Amino acid sequence: MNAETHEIPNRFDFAASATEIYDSWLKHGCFNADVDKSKKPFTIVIPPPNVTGALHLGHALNNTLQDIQIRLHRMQGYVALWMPGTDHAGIATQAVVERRLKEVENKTRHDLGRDKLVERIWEWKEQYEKRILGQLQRMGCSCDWRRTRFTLDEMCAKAVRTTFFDLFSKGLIYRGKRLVNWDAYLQTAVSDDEVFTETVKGNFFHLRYPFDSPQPGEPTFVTVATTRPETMLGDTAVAVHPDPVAALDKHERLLQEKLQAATAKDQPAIQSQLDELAARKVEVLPQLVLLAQMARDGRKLRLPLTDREIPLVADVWAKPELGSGCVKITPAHDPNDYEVALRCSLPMINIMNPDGTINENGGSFVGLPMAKARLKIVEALDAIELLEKTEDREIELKHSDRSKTPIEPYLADQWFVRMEQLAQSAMDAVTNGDVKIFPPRYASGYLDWLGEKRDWPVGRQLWWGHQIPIWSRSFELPADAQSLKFKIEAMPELSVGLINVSIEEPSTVHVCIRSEDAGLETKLQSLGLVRQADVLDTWFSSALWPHSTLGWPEQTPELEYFYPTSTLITSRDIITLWVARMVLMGLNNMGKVPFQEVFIHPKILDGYGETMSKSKGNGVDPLDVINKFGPDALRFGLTWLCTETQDVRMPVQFECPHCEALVNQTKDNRSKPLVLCDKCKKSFSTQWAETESDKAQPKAPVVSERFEVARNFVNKLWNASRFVMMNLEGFQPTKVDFDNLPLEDQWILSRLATVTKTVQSEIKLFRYAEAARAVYDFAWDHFCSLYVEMAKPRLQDPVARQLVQQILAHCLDSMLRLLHPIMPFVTESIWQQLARFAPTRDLHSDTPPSQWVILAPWPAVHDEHIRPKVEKQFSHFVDILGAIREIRSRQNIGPKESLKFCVRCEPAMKQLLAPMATFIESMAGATATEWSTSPTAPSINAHIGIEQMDVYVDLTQFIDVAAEISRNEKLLSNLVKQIQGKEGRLNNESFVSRAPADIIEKERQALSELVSQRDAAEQAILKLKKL
RNA sequence: GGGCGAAUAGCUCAAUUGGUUAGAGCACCACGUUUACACCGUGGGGGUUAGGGGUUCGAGUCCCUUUUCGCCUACCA
Repeated sequence: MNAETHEIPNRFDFAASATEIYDSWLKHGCFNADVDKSKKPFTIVIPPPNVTGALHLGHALNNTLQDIQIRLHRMQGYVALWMPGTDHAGIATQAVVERRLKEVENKTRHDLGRDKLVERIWEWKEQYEKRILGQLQRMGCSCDWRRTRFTLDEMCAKAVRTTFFDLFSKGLIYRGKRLVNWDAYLQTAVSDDEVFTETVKGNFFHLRYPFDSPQPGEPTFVTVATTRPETMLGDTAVAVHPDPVAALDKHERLLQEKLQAATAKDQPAIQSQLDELAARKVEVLPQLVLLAQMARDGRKLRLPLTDREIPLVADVWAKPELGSGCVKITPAHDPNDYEVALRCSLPMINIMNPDGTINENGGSFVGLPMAKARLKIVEALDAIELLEKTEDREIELKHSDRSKTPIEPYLADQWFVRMEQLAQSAMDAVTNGDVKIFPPRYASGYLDWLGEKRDWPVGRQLWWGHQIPIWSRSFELPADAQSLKFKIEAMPELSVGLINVSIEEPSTVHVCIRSEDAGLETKLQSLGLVRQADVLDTWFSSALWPHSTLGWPEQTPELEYFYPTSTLITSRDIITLWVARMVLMGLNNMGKVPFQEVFIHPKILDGYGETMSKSKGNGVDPLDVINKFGPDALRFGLTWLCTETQDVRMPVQFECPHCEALVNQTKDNRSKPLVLCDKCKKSFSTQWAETESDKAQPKAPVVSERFEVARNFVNKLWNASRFVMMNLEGFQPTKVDFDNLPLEDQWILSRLATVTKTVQSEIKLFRYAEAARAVYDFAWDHFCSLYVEMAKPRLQDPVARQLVQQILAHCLDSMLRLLHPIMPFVTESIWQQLARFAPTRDLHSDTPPSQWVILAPWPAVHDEHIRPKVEKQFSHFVDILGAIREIRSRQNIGPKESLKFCVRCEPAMKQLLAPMATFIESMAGATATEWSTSPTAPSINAHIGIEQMDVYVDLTQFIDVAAEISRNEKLLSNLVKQIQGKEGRLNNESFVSRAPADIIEKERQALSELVSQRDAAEQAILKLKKL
């Protein structure tokens, strides 16, 4: 044993060494990726985390998977660039900072003003960016930090300006009055993607609108229903279907068809709809026909609570099969009504201020918040008997994802990007395979979303973001706008492509400036042009990420070399928001797709299948896991769980700060400020602790015991390495003759070659869990449990020692490389120590290995080492071992007692396995007395039937007859069951005639093997019963 | 309403194109400190693959259907 190795502790002290290792990598520039045309590039851009807050476990998974690819490819000789950075995350970040401002200082953004608020947000950004990058580094992420970008930094700003200018010049940017999802709390429009729907309890109000001057025989009023009565202040019409007879008939036909196709279970529901329809034809239809005629005659209604006259219009949006068949039209606050207004040339009346109160168009209700106005209006209508009835109803209500407040549909000026061509290009890229999505099923969502080709609203009424680079001026007369346009077109800046101009009908001039230019801006201002206040949607800048981070629009060498990037690894919820937009922007700006492959990884859910989030209290900070289990365990644990087919459930625990017991997190305790430890009965605080007394309790980290497997594996690897190093004294690199190695050496090299092949191919196919499993099984079962155990006696043998040292060192060396991408710290730590004991140890090369495992070449796959025959033979040995151990255990024979056994087998098998007797001795405590075709079995024995062999363990001194009988009986019943199955199959005429020959042959052989084992077991039982 | 996915041991997950007795880890039981590791070793118990049909010589795997759950998506006044 080597004295030096006594210094190696029996645990990997990650807390002490991880930072040191990481810093060395940094210091030696191991993460740096520089253009080198003699090598191939491999590039990943990080999905830039939002600077809204710290990273959670989902980020840890996302970034671990990226780092694995980067480290693997770096070892395989690519110039592996991992581009890091963060996202300014527009609304999300401004909302967080504004909320804090309100909480801490009770101020709004208007109290501070634009510049001051933006300053505050920058402070927040600095703080969280630092924290986020720190988290990534503690996870071991090997990003090229020299290149760290931020979506709001100057390089990105330049890309944004250039892109915006280009789209503007191509006529793909326009401003229009559109309905937007208005977040009255944040006072900004949010995109459809930032909206979620929630079912809330509400009411369904039936209102009566009287006709101005009804003729005899005509109805005096129409009834309309709504869940939002306050919008009536903005009504500009009531609609009825132009041809209710035809519409109802059509509806009936559709229902009939549906009835035909429906299952028996669904039919009654459809039938009752048909019955209702029939009744409606009698009761409501005549009235609707009359109303349609009145609409054509241009009859007017009097809008209650206002003195406005509104028309009854005929439009197909009104469905005769629903409600009263009439519908109120509020174009400025409902997307469908807006369409109706466009079709029928109706005025659009906005009744809301940006802060969500009723504006001057609301008559006596002015100044009231929408919700209050609703109550007042219902009251007022009821008072004049125009409220027909009120029903309770559940309503699907849109909410802003950022402020969690209800959305008000609202008509506003918005900037849009025309998506027709851009979307098509991004669809084509996936359809034609330029971008491949894994797993492939996610491609359909991508294509469906793009297929709608909805124009992209890119303006946000925020202060945090890239301000839209457009200066505008509106005129009364179109002619004035035209003359300003001519003036601008005559400017020299336009002819050299620094500015461009467009007209928004009827009389607004927009000028776009290509890049930051104070002089030019002053010049425009002197022409009366004013800059747009809005900033761009945060996804506008992240859409440029793959090329903007590489220097675009400059034609940098990096851009040329690293673009298109290789792989994008992200989560499924931003396939449309981010992935699709990167593809179309990449195609627009670069003419090439931004990446060749996209891998969508699973989501991490808590033990109840719910998504993790800080606001629920079930979130996990990767640093908590790292502190408890270490960075390698975090990474391996996540990799181990990253299967392709489904999301991962991860039960979460509090770690008691008093006794370190893990206390299950439940739906109940996860929202409490204090939790009692099950074990030590002391209480600890959680993220919710606010009062002084609660905060006085120590806070519990939130972790998951799912990481124990991985932590144990790290320890196993550490100790196996420790064992190898302890036994490397006197190590000399040794040339080996592969074809004449002992069976066990051939076997482990065959396993090693196989696992190397598996790991690299699985990682490249994004089958991370399979890769982790393959290398885990190899290291634990094959290397530790078998090979190392077999090495123990050989190391004592001066003749065998040198060879086994060489194989051990080689296997350890390879294992460290194989595991490095997943577990970088522990492998690097061992690598450094191994160098002291075995400076050169590669079986295939005399040159010393690299100083760092991170820079070591990936192990070559030696196909010639893969020997299925050897692995098969070796499995006989493992079978014998297992069988003897089982008997030992069943017979309750202590480990110190030595057993004897003999084996019946053919000479070839004997030749092969007899040398393994030493190992059976050392690993099962049993000595072979004979290997022959007809051995003399001990008088009292336990028989083990194995393929092509019979093993008889001498039990003369140990027999526990009852135990042995029960072992045999269990074996027998198992065998009988299998034999019945096989016989049944082989006696089945159609199986024999239809199944492939090789399957039948396999079954026959298996059957005869089973039968002979059954006979042996039966005889053994008979014999035992006589004792 | 539409679409996608999932349901396998107490728990978390596997299982190539359909082909022996459905596998791991954790947890559980028994035994055990033996030249690395108790974060360990050896052995064991534990499954009607959600229910019901079908195709097939053969189904966890393919088809139909029911149930439950998750995600995306939609205009029901």
